[in-house]
Amino acid sequence: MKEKPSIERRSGCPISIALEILGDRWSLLIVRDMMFKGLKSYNDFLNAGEGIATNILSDRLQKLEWAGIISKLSDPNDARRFIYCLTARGINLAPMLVEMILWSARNEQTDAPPKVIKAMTTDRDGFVAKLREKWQATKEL
Amino acid sequence: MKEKPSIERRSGCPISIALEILGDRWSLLIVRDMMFKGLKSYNDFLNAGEGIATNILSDRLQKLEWAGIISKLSDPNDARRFIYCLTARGINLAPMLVEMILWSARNEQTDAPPKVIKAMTTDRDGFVAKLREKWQATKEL
DNA sequence: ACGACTAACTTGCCAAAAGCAAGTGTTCTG
DNA sequence: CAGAACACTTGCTTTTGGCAAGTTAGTCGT
Repeated sequence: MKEKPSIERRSGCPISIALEILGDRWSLLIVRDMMFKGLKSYNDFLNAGEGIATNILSDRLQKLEWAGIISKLSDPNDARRFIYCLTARGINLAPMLVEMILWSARNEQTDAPPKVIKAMTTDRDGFVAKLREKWQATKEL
Repeated sequence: MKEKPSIERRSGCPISIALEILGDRWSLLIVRDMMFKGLKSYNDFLNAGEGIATNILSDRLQKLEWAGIISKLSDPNDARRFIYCLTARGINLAPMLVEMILWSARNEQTDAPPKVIKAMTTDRDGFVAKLREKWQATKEL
């Protein structure tokens, strides 16, 4: 899988389109790892806890790159490594992820710290703004 | 597939949990059809445009029911039919779906009406409140 | 400069899920 | 009562996912 295949969409519905890009059990976990945990490299994602398989990780990173959600550049300090970063499109997913977290925290038993949930609930926009600032900061290294 | 299997979670992360319930290409489309289009029956969903296969639809409806996102009751006017409704948990997905729509509309080419996008952007909470009201209204029939 | 090691992948093989067409049982309609 | 509608199942093929092992390029220690 070297060339980006042009994808045919089943409909123009925005939800359908988002699901075609992100609708699987792994893609958004990678985005989460980058957005909330600041992870940046292949092995970081591999060891992030949920146990993604190495071929699936490879596949999802490539698809996320094709979708313009992440970018890949080689580490200037170690030519073996690549650094994966969220693009503007990627960080734009923050409000959606925050709503996803809030839904889960309200409706399921999660291990999300109540403090964080409260911060998200009482000042959602501020929380998203902070994520954006953090992203801006680490982007400029 | 008659009995609800107890699911083992890969982690307690709220995003991971949400993805285990809703992370596929179809489940949220069904929720969308109910929330935005007011669809209620099996054939409605089958003919909703994206072309879900009948066995997949059956499977997803059952899983959404198990997850407490929708409820299923038989139509008093026609014993062949069932009426599928969003539960409180289901309608709580509204903010997430709205953010998903906004992300897609900003980042991809969709056929979402600009008017609706603008309404969602300028008064997101009001938009969600209206969806909730609509849900309350149709629930009491 | 050589061997061990690490990072990021591939490949191969088997299992699970998706997709399609056809069939089933119950209920309604004429 | 015949035929159609509705909500599914079943069977089969194709696609995707998951695990282990292998590969290639680059680095580190001595």
